[in-house]
Amino acid sequence: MAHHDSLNYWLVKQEPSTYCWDTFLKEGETEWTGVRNFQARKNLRAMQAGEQVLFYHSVIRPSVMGVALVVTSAYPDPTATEGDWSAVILKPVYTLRRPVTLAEIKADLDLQDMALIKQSRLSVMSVTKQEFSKILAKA
DNA sequence: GCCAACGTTGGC
DNA sequence: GCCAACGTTGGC
Repeated sequence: MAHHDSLNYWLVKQEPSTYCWDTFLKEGETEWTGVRNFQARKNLRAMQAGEQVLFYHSVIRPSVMGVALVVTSAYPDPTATEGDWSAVILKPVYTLRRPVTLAEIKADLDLQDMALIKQSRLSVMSVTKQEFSKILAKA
């Protein structure tokens, strides 16, 4: 029976030297593979097609770069040679007018509860609708 | 480049 | 099951 699940919002983190926003834009779609952390996996597995994702660059000028969309919910990660890991397919939707830096996020009282700040090593995290909107508004 | 925080591994 | 050692992530 169809019912109305509320949409979730997400943030995925990537080092730009590994896979940057511009490459993602050029490719138009990517398999989000290589997650090897249980909490991040749990979040990946909760993603539903059509949900929005903030794409964040870590390490080099840490900032939110753009918005992506979940194309395909979790399936077995084809890059995993052992263990039970998952991947999703993401596609870029748009580039922020300007990147929103971690420093700005840290300075915003409304964004203090974000896992981005509290759990700096988590690479796939849930974001509230309010946090998502606030970050977009900053761009 | 350094280092703190965190997650994982392995000895006991 | 505990905890020390180690490896990795990511901010600065």
